[in-house]
Order: sequence, then C-alpha cells, then structure tokens
Amino acid sequence: MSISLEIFGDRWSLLVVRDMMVRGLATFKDFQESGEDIATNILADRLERLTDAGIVTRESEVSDRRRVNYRLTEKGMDLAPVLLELLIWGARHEATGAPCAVIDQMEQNRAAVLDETRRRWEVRDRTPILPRFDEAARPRNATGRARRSH
Amino acid sequence: MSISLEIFGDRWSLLVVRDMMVRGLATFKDFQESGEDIATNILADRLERLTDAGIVTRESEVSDRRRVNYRLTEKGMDLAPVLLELLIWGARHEATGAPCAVIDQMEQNRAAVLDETRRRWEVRDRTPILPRFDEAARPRNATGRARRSH
DNA sequence: TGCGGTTACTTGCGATATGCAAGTGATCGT
DNA sequence: ACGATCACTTGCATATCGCAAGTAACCGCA
Repeated sequence: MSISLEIFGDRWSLLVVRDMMVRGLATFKDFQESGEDIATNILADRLERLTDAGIVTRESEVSDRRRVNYRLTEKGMDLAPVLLELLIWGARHEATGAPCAVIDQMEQNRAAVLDETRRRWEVRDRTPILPRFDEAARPRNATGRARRSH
Repeated sequence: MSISLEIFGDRWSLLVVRDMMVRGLATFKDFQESGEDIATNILADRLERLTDAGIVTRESEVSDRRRVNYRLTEKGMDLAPVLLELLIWGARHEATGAPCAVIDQMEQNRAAVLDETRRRWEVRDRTPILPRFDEAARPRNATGRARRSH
C-alpha cells in the first residue's frame, strides 16, 4: 500500500481519477474547466503519471486530432471501491455539501453503485453519476462565489 | 472528497493511519523504527495535522511522561474501509509482497476484517493484524538489505 | 543529587515540488 | 488564409520535503 501512495500521494491524482469516474471528465479542457482549480502544468504531469502507472489511457480522437481523450483502464476502475469509501467517509466527517440522503443510499447499496459505475464505463456513458456537491456551487448559501480561503 | 484529500493528499498521512490501525504503532519512536523511513520533522508535522483534523488523539502516558501515545479516534477508525480497499487494490495491481491467499481471504470477508479491526481498537489490543509484507524484509529474495532505489 | 540514556520533538538548509502566468505548436472551422 | 481551440510547455517565485544535527523534558540508577 505504501506503493499505492507513491502514485496517489498528492492532492490531485485521486481527484483526477474520481472526476473521470463519477463526473465523466475526459479531456484536458474538461479538467481545466471542472472548477477544481488545478494548474495546467500539474494537470499535464498527473495525467502523464497516471498513464505511466497504467491507470488511465490516452487516446487521441480521430475526428478532431487536437482532442485527446483520457479514459480509465481496468486498473483505474478498480479504484472505484476506494473512492466510494473515501466519499462516504468525507460525507460523514467532513461537511462536503453532499445531501445525507444521497450518501446514506450509496452506503446501503455499495454494490449497486459500483455495478452502475462499471456499467457506464464499459458502455462509455459519460453522464455524471454525481454532480459537484462540494466546495462551490452549494444550493443553500447565498453567495456561492468568492470562497477562496481554506 | 476534495476536502479529504487536503488531509490525506501526501505520501505519509494515510500511511501513518494505516500503521496505527493494522500494525499497532502508537509512539513517535514506533514510527521512527517502523521501517517506513519517515523523517522526524515530517512525522511530527503529520501527527500534528492528524490530531488537528480529529483523526488521532495525543495522550501522554502517566507512568512515563516522556512517552506520548497516539491513538485513532472514531473518525480515524472510520477510515478502515478506505484502507482495506486500498490494500486490496494495491495487492491486486501493484506487486506488494502480500501473499495472494491472505488478500483473497480479506476480500471475501471484508466485514469480518473490519469488525476485528474495530474490536481490537476498542479493547486497545495493539498486536498487529498484518505484518509488513511490502518493500523490505521479503522472505524470498537473497539480499533483503540495501534496497534504496525506487 | 548528579548523570547517562531515552523520548519527542525543533531547527537549518539544500533539494524538490507546486502554482501562476504567459507562451507554443498542431489542428480545426470558415 | 486566419482566428479560435486544444493540449500542453516554460520560467520563475514560493512552498514543501527530507536529511542531519540539536534540544528539552524526563527516567532509572549510583
């Protein structure tokens, strides 16, 4: 597991994987615009490392050769249980803006959530499983913008 | 979950938690001697952050006041499922030295493993659940020592 | 009561990684 | 042919890491 942490031992790698898995992000631009505020050089570096580690693959689109699509590999998809547990933990302990009902339901149907996630991956269905609850764009606080301190 | 990664988004934090949970490490010295090769300043920093985050508590021993015991909180223990899944993932994909049989068995008895882990925590039983499979001290390679490159 | 050893840390400092802003080159639509 | 788009680089300031050495509180023992 120490080896795993040499891959994921930073703030961005797992986040990138999660965003691919549950939010359907696939291109460099997707990540830039995702609201995660990741610097472009870091993003490039993390995508490279993840491909080197065999967790994602790079496939450039035939219809538009500027475009590169990143896709999780089998190995990457096998991280789904880890991410699910981390999501549940975060929701329970860290005040992510995720509605309790949604989390409770995921917690009681772990297997179903994982199955559905995998099914979408197999079919290349990129519609997000989860929206962005956390950090910004919360429903019930007035400003919604300009929260930068942490 | 991005919030979780602000806590665990580094190479050591999760490792410290894991070592407390499954190897029964509790003191500063335990970690220094654990073979993880973590620098003392980093260790001090991570232990402080983890206590600040409410994941471990610091309790100085009454019989020997030099000694400080770190212990996982409830919140820290709730990371057990995450760590278990990460362990399983690593064993499957990253050639840790863990025997397949052990992993298979854990995978099929997730709930039992988690129950046992929690029981030991409640009873303050610190005998390790898992030894160190990974990295050093592998049984079947001749040298065993002097492996520093990565 | 003094003294060496133990425990849990700091401190200093060079090396590495991060984050921002700006730039580059290939490709596309018109 | 030209401006826009996409996927990155590059330069540079700042933050974090990691090693080695040092320190302060405390313990056991003479």
